[in-house]
Amino acid sequence: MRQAKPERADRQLSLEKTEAILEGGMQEFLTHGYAATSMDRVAIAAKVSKATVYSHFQDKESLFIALIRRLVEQKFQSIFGAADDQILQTAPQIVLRNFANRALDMGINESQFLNFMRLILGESGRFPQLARAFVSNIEQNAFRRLCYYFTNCPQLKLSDAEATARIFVGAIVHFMIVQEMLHGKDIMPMERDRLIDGLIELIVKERS
Amino acid sequence: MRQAKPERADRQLSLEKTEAILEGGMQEFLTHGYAATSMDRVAIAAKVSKATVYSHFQDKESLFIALIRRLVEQKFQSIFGAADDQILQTAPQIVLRNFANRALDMGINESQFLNFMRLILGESGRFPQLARAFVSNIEQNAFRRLCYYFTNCPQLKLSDAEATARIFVGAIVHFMIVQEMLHGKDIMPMERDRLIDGLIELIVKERS
DNA sequence: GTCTATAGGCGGATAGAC
DNA sequence: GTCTATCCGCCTATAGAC
Repeated sequence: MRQAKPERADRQLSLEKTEAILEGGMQEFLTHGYAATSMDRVAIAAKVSKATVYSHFQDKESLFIALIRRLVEQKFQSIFGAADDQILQTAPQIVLRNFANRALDMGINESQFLNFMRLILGESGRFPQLARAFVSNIEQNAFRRLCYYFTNCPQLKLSDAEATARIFVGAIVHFMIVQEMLHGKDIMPMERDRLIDGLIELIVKERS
Repeated sequence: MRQAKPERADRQLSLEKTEAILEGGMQEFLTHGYAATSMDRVAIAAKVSKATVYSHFQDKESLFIALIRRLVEQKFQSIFGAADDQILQTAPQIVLRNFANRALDMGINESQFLNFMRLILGESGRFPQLARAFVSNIEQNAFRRLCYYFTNCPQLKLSDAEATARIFVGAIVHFMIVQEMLHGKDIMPMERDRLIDGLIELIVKERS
């Protein structure tokens, strides 16, 4: 007798196989997208038989959802760096530059992260719940961190910390999207430091 | 005797049919993505037979590329509004607010534009040439317009007009992506005017 | 629990009639 | 030029052996 929605069945299935399937599925889905990924290739990548895949996951969609949720909640959750208690004692220019550089490094060095964002964006129409999970766990994470900083940093007297945080995150993420994901660096090149300097100059400025 | 790459063959094919195929293909590809779209459904949407589709376009990939190029170069090229000769005589607050509102209206009202961006972003790994076409014709368009404005507007003394233009466009487009494409407005709601006011305040400010 | 083998359908692409 | 009919491979999912 099975549960209505057995992501793993109630009888014991090998956790190693479950792990291998999630790992193999991740490779395939991140590389080829949802529709173009076949369960045959997932099974091969996971080094199990296709029937084993279907004994661990109800169907292709369930596997995809489980896998993306894991990436959202674990693997890519900490993109924007860990909290730093010393943060309010550091010059805003340094704090903001570090924040921007950590985010941009992620997009450039972890090539899987670009594919991950591509997948979330591309499937956000058919899998809105995964898009929302991405927003809750990743975008909102960065946003809250910056909001906290902008609200509590004494030197910055911003009239709207939340709007400023959106602008900062948006400028950074959009730069990554255009330059890296959409291959815009060949067409409209710009040093990342110019963007970051521009942002810092707009935000950290003597008020009249 | 046919050309090596006959997007349309050298003998006369009905232009009405070509148009119908492009239109039907657009509906299908924008709704379901590249891999999940079948040529059967394209033919049905275009109200022609599948063989006719293949007489006008070499294969699925050729149809997709022709179709996206057309959207990039025609349908969605003028998102960021037409040029305005009076622009330098208008207060920057008004100019920038209009620019931002036009872009955000496009993402909200023209529901096909969101699907179009989803498709470009999602397929930017497998079709980098289409991603570059998007950047050249749409992103760069908005960027240049703003660069021109920031460079020539007398009231704004920006130390780096290009970086500022990137920040402005990035904040707007990223807001649209998170709120609308990724359904973030349910999770982290924010009035668009707060974002726009924040941007204007950062950019149009008395310098010390 | 995991495998091999297979069912059953839909996919892209084409042959040949008109 | 456009159609109907069809080829054939790959797809998701499952049955049944071990």
